[in-house]
Amino acid sequence: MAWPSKQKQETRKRILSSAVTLFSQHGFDNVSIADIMQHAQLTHGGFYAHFASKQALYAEAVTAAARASALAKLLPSGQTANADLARLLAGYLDIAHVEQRHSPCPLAFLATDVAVREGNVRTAYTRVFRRLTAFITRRLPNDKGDRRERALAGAAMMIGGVAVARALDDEAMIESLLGACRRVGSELLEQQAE
Amino acid sequence: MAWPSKQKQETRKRILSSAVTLFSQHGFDNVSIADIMQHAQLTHGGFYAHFASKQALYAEAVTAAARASALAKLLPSGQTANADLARLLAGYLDIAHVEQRHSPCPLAFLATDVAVREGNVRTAYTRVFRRLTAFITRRLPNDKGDRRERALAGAAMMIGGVAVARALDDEAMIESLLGACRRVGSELLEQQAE
DNA sequence: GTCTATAGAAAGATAGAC
DNA sequence: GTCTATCTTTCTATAGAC
Repeated sequence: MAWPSKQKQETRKRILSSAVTLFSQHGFDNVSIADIMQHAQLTHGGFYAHFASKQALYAEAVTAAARASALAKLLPSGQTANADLARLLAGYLDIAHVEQRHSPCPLAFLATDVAVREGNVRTAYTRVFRRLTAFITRRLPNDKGDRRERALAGAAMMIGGVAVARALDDEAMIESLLGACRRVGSELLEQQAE
Repeated sequence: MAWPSKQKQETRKRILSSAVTLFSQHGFDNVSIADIMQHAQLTHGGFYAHFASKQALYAEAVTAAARASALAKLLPSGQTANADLARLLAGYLDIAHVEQRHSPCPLAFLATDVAVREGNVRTAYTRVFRRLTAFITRRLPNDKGDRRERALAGAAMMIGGVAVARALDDEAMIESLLGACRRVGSELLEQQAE
């Protein structure tokens, strides 16, 4: 098969990036293909030269969102395990993240939105979640046998904290919730100095 | 103003109950008014005799879902605080809840769905969340000053655990996640015997 | 590969009979 | 108060010019 031109790949990337932003902000069903293409400075007719359907775009958008998210930028860290986890908690459970002032994590922004889809979308979401929990697990001390459990529960707390915060309409309660998850998450995931 | 007949109230309740089930299962945008009315054994034209709009129904559905949910049935407990919290964790972080085999909690099932709405829907969601965290906080020992923090973080873990579980497509990972949240949640919220 | 134009389907909301 | 019928808008997806 012929390989896509560099130009086409760039355009495709722009569409994906717009999709990530808009799906996260408004939800899959409240964003039309015309919206996405307009955001990417194109017209809606050209969409199908890049993706087979809106659903197909969604699956790729979940993966692309994970790659773009702040979490991904943690990966090549060179820091201590504790420092990585501290940065993850602080960056994730941040009001700037909730308000989408930096790249949103699809696990939190699209959780119940993904739950009602089929096939590829769920699979992509599952893969991203697996990657996050693996990232955390590797950084927990393995002298106790429950580190995977703590990683799973800690991830649920982070994701739940951000997802719920986005749904609340009370600014003070949002801050309390994020602060509580940061603090308890730190107890759960970081090794306390003694 | 004239009060609605008993008959009308019953019909209204049926519509609300159908809305709770279908919104939770498929998401707000993937359920039409015709779907809801058909589920309630009515035709779609009659909807507007009961609700001003689909949005208005949504706000009421969030509140109705909270009332119907398993959580609500815990409230008149007569049990010890620890027993209440243990039952809450076990019932909430249960595969039967995730698969909607009993009344779903709107906090978990509608989190990112509510986040993209305006007005009444967010307000209703916030009220339900406040009620859940108050329920938990009251049952934590107040000798430590951080009980509200633990309640908030624990609620986020429960909600996140169920919301994420619903999005995953890997049965084994769903069970691991729920089990991890139950176990860590128990450490966080229940007083351990010593 | 991207554009304009449009086909075809679905859904929210309303009108009017009964 | 609930029904059938319909208006109107919106959206996915396709067709065809360039």
